[in-house]
Amino acid sequence: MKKQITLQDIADSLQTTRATVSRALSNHPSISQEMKDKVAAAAKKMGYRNNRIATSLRSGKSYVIGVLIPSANISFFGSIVHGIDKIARDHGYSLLLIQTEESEEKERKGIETLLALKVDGILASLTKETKDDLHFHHALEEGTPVVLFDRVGNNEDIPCVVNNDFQGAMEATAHLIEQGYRNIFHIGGPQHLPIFQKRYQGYKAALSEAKIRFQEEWFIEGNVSIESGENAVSEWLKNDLMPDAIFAVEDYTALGAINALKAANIKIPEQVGIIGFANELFGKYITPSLSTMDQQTELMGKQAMQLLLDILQDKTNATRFEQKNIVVKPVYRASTNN
Amino acid sequence: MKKQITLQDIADSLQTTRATVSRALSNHPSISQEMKDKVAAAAKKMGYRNNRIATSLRSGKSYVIGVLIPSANISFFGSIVHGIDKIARDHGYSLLLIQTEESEEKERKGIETLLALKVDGILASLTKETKDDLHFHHALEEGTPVVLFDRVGNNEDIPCVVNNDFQGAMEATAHLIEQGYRNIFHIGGPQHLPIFQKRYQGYKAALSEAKIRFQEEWFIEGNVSIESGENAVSEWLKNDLMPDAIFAVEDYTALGAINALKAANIKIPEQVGIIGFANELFGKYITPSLSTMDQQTELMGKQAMQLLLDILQDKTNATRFEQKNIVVKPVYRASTNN
DNA sequence: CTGTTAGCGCCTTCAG
DNA sequence: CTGAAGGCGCTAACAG
Repeated sequence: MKKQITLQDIADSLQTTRATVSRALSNHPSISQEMKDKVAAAAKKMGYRNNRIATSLRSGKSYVIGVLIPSANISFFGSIVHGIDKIARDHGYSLLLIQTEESEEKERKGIETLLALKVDGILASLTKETKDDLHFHHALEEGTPVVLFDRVGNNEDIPCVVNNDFQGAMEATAHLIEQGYRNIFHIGGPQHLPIFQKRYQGYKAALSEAKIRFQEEWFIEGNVSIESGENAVSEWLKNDLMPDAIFAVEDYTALGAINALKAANIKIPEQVGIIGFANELFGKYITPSLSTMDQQTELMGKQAMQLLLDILQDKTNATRFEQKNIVVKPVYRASTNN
Repeated sequence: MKKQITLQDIADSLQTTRATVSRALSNHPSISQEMKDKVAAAAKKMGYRNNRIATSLRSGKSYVIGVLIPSANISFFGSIVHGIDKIARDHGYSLLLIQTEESEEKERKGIETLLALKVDGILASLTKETKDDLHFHHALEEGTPVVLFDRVGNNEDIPCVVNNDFQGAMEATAHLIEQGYRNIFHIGGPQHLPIFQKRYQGYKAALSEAKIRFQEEWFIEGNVSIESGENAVSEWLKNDLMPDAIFAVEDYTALGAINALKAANIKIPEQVGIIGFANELFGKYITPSLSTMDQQTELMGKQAMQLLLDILQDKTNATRFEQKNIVVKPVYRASTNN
């Protein structure tokens, strides 16, 4: 195990001082080219490597961004992280990843960890259960900018990047109507989260535009999971409610619904059409293949990181609010091919 | 933006010194309970938060682990990260994520970044093109332990966690034999990668054990993709070679094979049985559902992190070598139900 | 153009 | 049981 080479070591070898070496390495204008060359050569020869911990402590900048997601196991979030990283890396930032596992408590602790680690900024998607976003304001108060994406809560003051959920839900529902379906049910997500609320509203707007009268029993508030889809369908069947199409709030819910319909020997898309939301990878390969709304996850990650960068650079206005909307793109497949 | 509260601030408010406050907060035995209580109260009241950057600089431990993966976008790796995090979090470690995007150059730079950030350890899966693992030895020389997982290269000296591919492939093939299939073909992966080589060998071993004579035309080297599976099957059909079962090197290849078989109106599993490898999510939902070998990705992540922890704790022997094998578990579904 | 000096916030000997 | 003092490695005034 080699001893770490410091600025002092280079300075000693060149009979100069740490300050000069530091400036030379960061290409400071007031250092002679000759000295810069000498320093660069010595640094390389001695195997010098900047200790970013020390730099951070001194400069107050860590060049690390904290990323909070429910789970790395969900391809939607994996894809977003992928997008975030592409932009972050280009600007010299590294990512610290924290999984909240849909627990508000872990989310809170995650923020604490990130603040203790002095990250330069935070990108986050709320958990399903997050009602209270005080901990994010906590970060803002300490001067750590936050950008939310996808699940953004009800904040009017935290910058965020979201899909155009209302629009997307409306399109999805309209597509079902175009395909000739009329009794279109909706399995929603937790209504305290705006994204799920907006999808519900978009769904109702599409019905109303087509003069289809929405009925209360057509809606069940699920919790964004396979089981949620299964339960909703069995609930309806038990009560002799027969949809001829289902708009599921996202793909896993749609998958659950498909399972339940198949188990009840109901033909998709002939008897019941079904469309999801997210464009998860599996949708393309299941039988029947799943119609869905593509959320352009990688783009969302890129935009979120870009927005954070803008805020980090815009020193005069670190607390500004901005919302970016990403258009959701339809992907129609077999499950709605009536 | 609040000023950061430091140990000094707490010390001032209690008319004591930083040293005492520091010790009180870390529950040092030689501090009176009374003082500890006072310090704790003041810290809480003032909103003190440990600055981990400073602690790291001073102590030489960062409690951050660097994770290098090809892409967060691939569910296999997302799942591994998920497993890593579960163990890491329980031990107070955070994860720094770096994507290599299958580029050896990015892998090399990633290691540099992690070393500059003074991570306590590195977990990595090699890129497809990595031939030269000098950069990992670089890390080891500086005293930063490394544990590889899944794609581990040919190292004899870096600790690693891998699936038991030979064993898994053998079981998969044996299962086909038990189901009564005899002409069992194999669509493989790039043979320069050890994991795919081992699966090929396991397949042949199972045949030989059952006294089935392997024939050269039964094997096609694919490239781990849906197209690869489609192409292999059409190739065989074109040459009037009819397998009665196929062992595909992984699930996407199996999926391609299924597509091609369906297109040729061949019944699965009646005419041709098929088994994959990986247990990707979609396998459960396609028709027929896909038999496969479960790689237990989350477990792999957990084991890798656990191994790293062991090494970090075992100070006397930081450069030891160890290899953990994870058993691949069969998941038999409709595609092989003869 | 380069050197001196003074910390960033924390921990840890060494002395009381 | 607590205080004093030094330093982790780096950067950024302020002086030459």
